[in-house]
Amino acid sequence: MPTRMKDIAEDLGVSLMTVSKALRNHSDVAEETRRRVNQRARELGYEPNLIARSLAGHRSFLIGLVVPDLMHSFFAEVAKGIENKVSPLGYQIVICSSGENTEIELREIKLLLARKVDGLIIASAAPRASHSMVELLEGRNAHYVLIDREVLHMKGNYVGVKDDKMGFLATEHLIEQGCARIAHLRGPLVSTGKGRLHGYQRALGKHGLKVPSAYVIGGGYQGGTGYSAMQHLLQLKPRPDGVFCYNDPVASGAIRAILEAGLDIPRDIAVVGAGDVHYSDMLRVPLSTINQSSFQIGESSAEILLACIESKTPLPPKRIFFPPRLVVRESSLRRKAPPAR
Amino acid sequence: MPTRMKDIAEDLGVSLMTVSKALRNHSDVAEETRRRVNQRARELGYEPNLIARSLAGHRSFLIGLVVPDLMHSFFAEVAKGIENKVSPLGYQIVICSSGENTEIELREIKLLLARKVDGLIIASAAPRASHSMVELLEGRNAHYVLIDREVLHMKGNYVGVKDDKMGFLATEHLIEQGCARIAHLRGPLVSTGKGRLHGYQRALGKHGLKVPSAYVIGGGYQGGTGYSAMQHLLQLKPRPDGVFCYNDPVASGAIRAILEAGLDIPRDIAVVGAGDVHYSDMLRVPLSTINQSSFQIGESSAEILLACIESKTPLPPKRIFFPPRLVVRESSLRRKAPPAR
DNA sequence: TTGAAAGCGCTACCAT
DNA sequence: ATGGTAGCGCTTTCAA
Repeated sequence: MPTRMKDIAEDLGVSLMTVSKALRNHSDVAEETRRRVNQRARELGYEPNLIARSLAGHRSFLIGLVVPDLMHSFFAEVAKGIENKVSPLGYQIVICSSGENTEIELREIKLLLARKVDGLIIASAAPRASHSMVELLEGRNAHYVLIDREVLHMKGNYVGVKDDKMGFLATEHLIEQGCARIAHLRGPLVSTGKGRLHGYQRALGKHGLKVPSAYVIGGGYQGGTGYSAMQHLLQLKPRPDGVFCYNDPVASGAIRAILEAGLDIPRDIAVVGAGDVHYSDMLRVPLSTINQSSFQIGESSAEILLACIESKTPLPPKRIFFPPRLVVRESSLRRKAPPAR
Repeated sequence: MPTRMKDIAEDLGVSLMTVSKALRNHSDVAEETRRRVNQRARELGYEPNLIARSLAGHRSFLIGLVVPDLMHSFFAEVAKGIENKVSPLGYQIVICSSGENTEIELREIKLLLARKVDGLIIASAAPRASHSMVELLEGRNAHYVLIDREVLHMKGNYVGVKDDKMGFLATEHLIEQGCARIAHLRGPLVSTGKGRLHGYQRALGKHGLKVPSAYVIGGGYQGGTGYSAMQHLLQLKPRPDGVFCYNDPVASGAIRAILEAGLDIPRDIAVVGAGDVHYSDMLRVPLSTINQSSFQIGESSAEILLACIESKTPLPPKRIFFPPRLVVRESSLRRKAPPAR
């Protein structure tokens, strides 16, 4: 059995309380006593039982992170950003993936709450706040930050990017590169998917471009769906000469479909992704994309959450938007303008 | 304040114990009582406090996962495999990254242990078992499974692949493709790095090939180090005509360096990676690599860990090796043999 | 500066 | 079938 405070106390002939205070560098305890306690603790290999401490102290030093998919590099980068901020303060991260399933998501959040995590960071699969979602988070006034995907009717903290602007930047870039028939492989109907689609439409509108409604298809967020959706697009007449993809994995699926059809990127079809995941410049065709500061989203959401946790009084909700940045690479470079670097 | 068992008990005029048993579907409690308790619990929005349960029940339903780098897709895939197995049983995962730093690794493991996680899955940054590492894990007889990287002098559970064989397969494949001057961008000096290096040397030996010692360089595990190490290799005379890389990220860095030098892959230099991460067939040059069943490593390690946790008596350590599989793609295909699919 | 008392919310064990 | 007692290992509150 591991050493407990009680053991140290008895061993030293002092009270349990003195040990507790000494170990936590509490103010009122004699220097000499503290030294003795610490030394004996070390000798006995004492490690505090964090479960007991959590129960008594109402603090678990645990942050819950809920993402749709562990394997998507975007969320891995976010997770790294979070860890960077919270780990030095002694927090650890409980990670859960929902698989884009709102029921699982709810179940995981509920479990996290039952564990008394000190706060939650959530990239939600839900397009709008469900009754149960609000009840869960607001009802027990949990500290939480939504990231990446906004949830309609939830007005807590949020950190992400303006998805509308991402879509707009990407699409306008394609237009500037001389594309006239621009398709969109859209994502799921969450804020990110809807926002990027809207930005795409807005850019087309601004430049007076019309496209057939069949030019907007998809609904997935992984390479496989990008591949099959692009195959559909390739059947259309006239064929698109540019495509803006929901995210980089979808774009890489699209690239594969295009190349397999024997077409050239960007000459026949220019491609722009979204997310700027770490390997996107190493793809078959180096991918133009919109950077969305994934790492910073992680860091920033963690900072906000920590502030909420530390604060005695409830803090007003923050909404932070990082500016999306166009990153031009080969997949969209039709005009020989100097590439933005 | 959230509802407690006590509240339900008082409300219903039964004892706390009856509530506790009823809620956990304990055998001896009247059907009628169970129904009443459950209903009232639902009405009051009761959720068990898992911290209290953990403290009293000596089970946290938490698994600790320690990896060198969250962002490496290999570990993301492993994590997904683990989650798949443990999540249906009510476990959640506390994830930590060590950044390839043994001190941080030790600190995180210590913290995990203090949290009383039910078990640990560790891809260690340590080449050999340090005194403190063994003391930590064995001393408190924690349940743990080492994955991917073996640790010398630790004879607990292990799940991974034969790294020697990975290196051998990759290198022999390059030889069969007609490469005569095969270099190796090696990884860090942990079991995986050393094993793959050894397999590389063994293949060269078997086929009577000699290479300059300068042909083996590197030491990193990320794209950046692959890039710069490859640039060095390109200066050598004679230049290598094949290169086996520690992992896929390193390989993708190498590919970039080779292409930037104006050379052709695989004609001038053939490249083989290791790991078969999910995007490796979408790289600049589709990457030949060695599949190491990352997802299955996750699943298998989780199964072993769960068995240890559930078992009353200590189980004998298991050592599981998945067979490495050569995956041939463009980056190494010089001879027109039909690609292995 | 030190310590005793009273919990945190739950479960194991043993009695009824 | 039901409930009382005794913790789990720690912290907070207050008294000495």
